[in-house]
Amino acid sequence: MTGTRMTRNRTAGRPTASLITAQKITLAAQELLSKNGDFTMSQLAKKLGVAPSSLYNHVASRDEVLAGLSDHIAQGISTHELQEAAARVRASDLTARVARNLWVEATASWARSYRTAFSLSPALVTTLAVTPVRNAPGTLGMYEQVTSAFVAFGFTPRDALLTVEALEAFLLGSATDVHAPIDIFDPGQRASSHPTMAEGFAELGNTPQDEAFELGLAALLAGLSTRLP
Amino acid sequence: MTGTRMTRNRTAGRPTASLITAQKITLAAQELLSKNGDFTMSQLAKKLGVAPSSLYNHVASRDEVLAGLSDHIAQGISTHELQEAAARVRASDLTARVARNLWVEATASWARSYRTAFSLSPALVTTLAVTPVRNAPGTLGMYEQVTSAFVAFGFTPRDALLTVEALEAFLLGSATDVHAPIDIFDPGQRASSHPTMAEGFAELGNTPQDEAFELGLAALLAGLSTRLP
DNA sequence: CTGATAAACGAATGTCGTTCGTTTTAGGGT
DNA sequence: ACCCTAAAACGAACGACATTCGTTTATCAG
Repeated sequence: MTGTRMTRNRTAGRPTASLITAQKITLAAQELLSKNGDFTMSQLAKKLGVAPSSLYNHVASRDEVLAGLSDHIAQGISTHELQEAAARVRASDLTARVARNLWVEATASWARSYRTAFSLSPALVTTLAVTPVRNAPGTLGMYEQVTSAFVAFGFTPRDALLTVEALEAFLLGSATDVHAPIDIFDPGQRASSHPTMAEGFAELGNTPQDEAFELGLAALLAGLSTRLP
Repeated sequence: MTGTRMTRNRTAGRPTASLITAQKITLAAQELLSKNGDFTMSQLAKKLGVAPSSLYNHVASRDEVLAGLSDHIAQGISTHELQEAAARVRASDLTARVARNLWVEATASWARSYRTAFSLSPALVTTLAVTPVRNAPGTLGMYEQVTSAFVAFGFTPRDALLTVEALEAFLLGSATDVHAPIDIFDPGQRASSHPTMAEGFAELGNTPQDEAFELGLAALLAGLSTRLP
């Protein structure tokens, strides 16, 4: 099979420099997900210029790719405003009312960043919701920043965690909602037997998901903020 | 190919009475999902005593089975309390404060039923979130009952629909949360570098998801109820 | 009585995630 | 400087799985 010595093209055996890393896999998966809404191990390998089986030298499974990406994305969620706000609360002596407003604004900013980040794919949402934080350092770090900011505002650590969990449910649901078609509530031919739905749908604009998100977020934060001192 | 006439055991050709229906398939899928958390077309066929290919005479695809089940489950969500409450509001002349409390209680009851129903499987959650209601008569009917009750309380149809959408995001997220392990927030070895998470987790009980759900639900409903007259 | 259609079956297909055996090279220990 | 282990690539193969196809048999409309 060998024949004469020729310029070895591109096959077989360990390469001089490693071609891929777990991180490159994560990033490639992110691109595929944002472009196609899904990915296969073959597509991943192709994008990286590698055989599918080679991926398994760096990750254990497709699920692990998903978990890694989930963690990467959680890490990228902006907690800036929350940290700044926490610093202000620790430093100055704000009135309860002002502090509450500050908490609502800063938390809303974090929440919007969270929803946008995870609206990449529904599969990602499920993964995040179910993966223990001890296997996801980026996620854990993000949570630590958020809960410690909440504690600065006067929550106990326990309440901070429960508050985050409640917010998270809303945010993950909202992130999933983003993938629904705009006319998901259109009753179609059944309009006449569902008059309230028909009328309500007719009066929705072109960004019902965004509007419902802002509505729910404001309500949720207002309600949660009453537990602050 | 025939050989002698014998007692035909159980093979080939149209049966005297149809063995399965779309409904039977839906119910079998529900059982598998609640028992195993998942199902395959083969498992479905086996449970129904039928060949996998026979399923396709009644449903177009696995996704359609999921959509049908989602609709079946949505249909089963209890709207009793909401309808009774709406009737009371229409009949008597309650004060705004009492009406608001009534709305909160009735809506909370519906919300709990909703969350419980869809905690059957995360895949079901995604399906519901993304399937247009015009293909899901049971879901549409449930929404009509809820929105028309909301309208009785003084919401405009548009606000009723946006309110339902906001609630739904929270409920679907909460339903997904149910599948998370209890110790999902345990920082493990990383506890020392994440003190707030560590302390918060240590003080959680054995039903953090339920507690976070009730916390978020109360906050959300309190916030949303301020939009009532 | 006779098509046409519904409903079952088994066999086959294509995709996908994953495993295995092989090959080549990098890098640490003597 | 030389091994020898382990890392990292490859292609081939496997087992699931959803789905399609051709065939067979029974029902039902005309």
